[in-house]
Amino acid sequence: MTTKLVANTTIVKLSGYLIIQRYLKGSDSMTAPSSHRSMPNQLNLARFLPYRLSILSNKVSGIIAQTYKDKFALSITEWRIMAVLGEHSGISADEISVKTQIEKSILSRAISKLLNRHLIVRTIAEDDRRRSEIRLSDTGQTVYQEIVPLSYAYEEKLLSCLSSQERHQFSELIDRLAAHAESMQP
Amino acid sequence: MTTKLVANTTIVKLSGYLIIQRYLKGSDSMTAPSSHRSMPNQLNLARFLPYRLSILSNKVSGIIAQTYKDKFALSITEWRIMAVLGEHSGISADEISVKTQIEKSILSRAISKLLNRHLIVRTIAEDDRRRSEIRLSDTGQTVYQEIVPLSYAYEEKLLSCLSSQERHQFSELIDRLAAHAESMQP
DNA sequence: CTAATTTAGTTGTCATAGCAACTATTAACG
DNA sequence: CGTTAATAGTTGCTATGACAACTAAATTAG
Repeated sequence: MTTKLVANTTIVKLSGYLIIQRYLKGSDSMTAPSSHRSMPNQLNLARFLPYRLSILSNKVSGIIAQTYKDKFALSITEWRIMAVLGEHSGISADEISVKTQIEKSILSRAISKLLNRHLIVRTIAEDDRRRSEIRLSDTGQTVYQEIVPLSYAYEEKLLSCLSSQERHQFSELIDRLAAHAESMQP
Repeated sequence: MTTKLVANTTIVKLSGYLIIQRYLKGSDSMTAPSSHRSMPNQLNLARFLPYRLSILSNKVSGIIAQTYKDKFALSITEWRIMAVLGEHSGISADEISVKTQIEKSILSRAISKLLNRHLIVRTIAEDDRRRSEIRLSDTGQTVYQEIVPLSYAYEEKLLSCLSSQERHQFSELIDRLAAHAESMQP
């Protein structure tokens, strides 16, 4: 499948592509993205942006999740649902799905749980009996009101390693990337 | 549980904390982080950084995942394992776990799958018979060599909406935040 | 040199995510 | 109008992730 050419070079044929590979680690290349110092036919995972983004996001979410979980036994998904309900009382499951990007089946089950715990209340919409209108219960409101400052405090602490200008920059770059990634989807 | 004080103010006692809440939406506050325009006792989920980070990361990972999955039936986890093996041939499961942040039980099962598909090869370490030494098989190498340019191309396309300077800025901020988040963990 | 501790990796269990199939209600069309 | 299509939400199935308990090998200590 691979053919040795010279000391440090090999040709690989794959799905119609001919790929010439250099095996000498550290040899630089014209085709490598400038942000990566390694050779183009080897991936530097630790510098691969999607990977780093995922690691950071998991770490950040994980730390908050711990707070929600320890104190209120809420999962991130459950908290997010309550968070949008705190802003938009009386919206439907479908609207929550749009706002939170939570898939509707996951949403449906999470809502069931929150209903069982009486943290939210659900009524059927008058005008369209398929839709439901969901709001925080009194207990839900109270929990919400306690979590909000915790969340802000956490965000604040996390961002404390950035200057005000850097925060804005970071925030803007995230928005731009998110919009661009959105446009790249099938 | 809550006591109405004046028109738009309420006191809530929760877990020993006394919280004075303002219910008028849009009223500003001294304690709200500058990056949020909403009041401090309501959370603007769409502007909450951990949330946006998670959305972005999921979107980005999801798009790549599709490529890996369609063409090679590899999950992100499986691809990450192969990615580190492409860089560090012959390392142990434990070392992979450190490098990829994948939990060892998940790793163990993912490795089993990759072994079944003959994408990787495992031998027992001579000097320590608990450890195993894992490397890409010939097939694995070939798959790896085909995925690497795809991954770079994707990263490049994703980042094409940022200037070179912005990329570096973004990259640096991610590193800083990741390090800081790390230090915040229990 | 044996007993206790640490380390590498596997397996069991449970919760959650993602996808597709399904029900019920409403809207659209001919 | 009555049939068909679209929408809101639920449920089933499977894969994956997190956590703890477990096995086997190696290291440490008495």
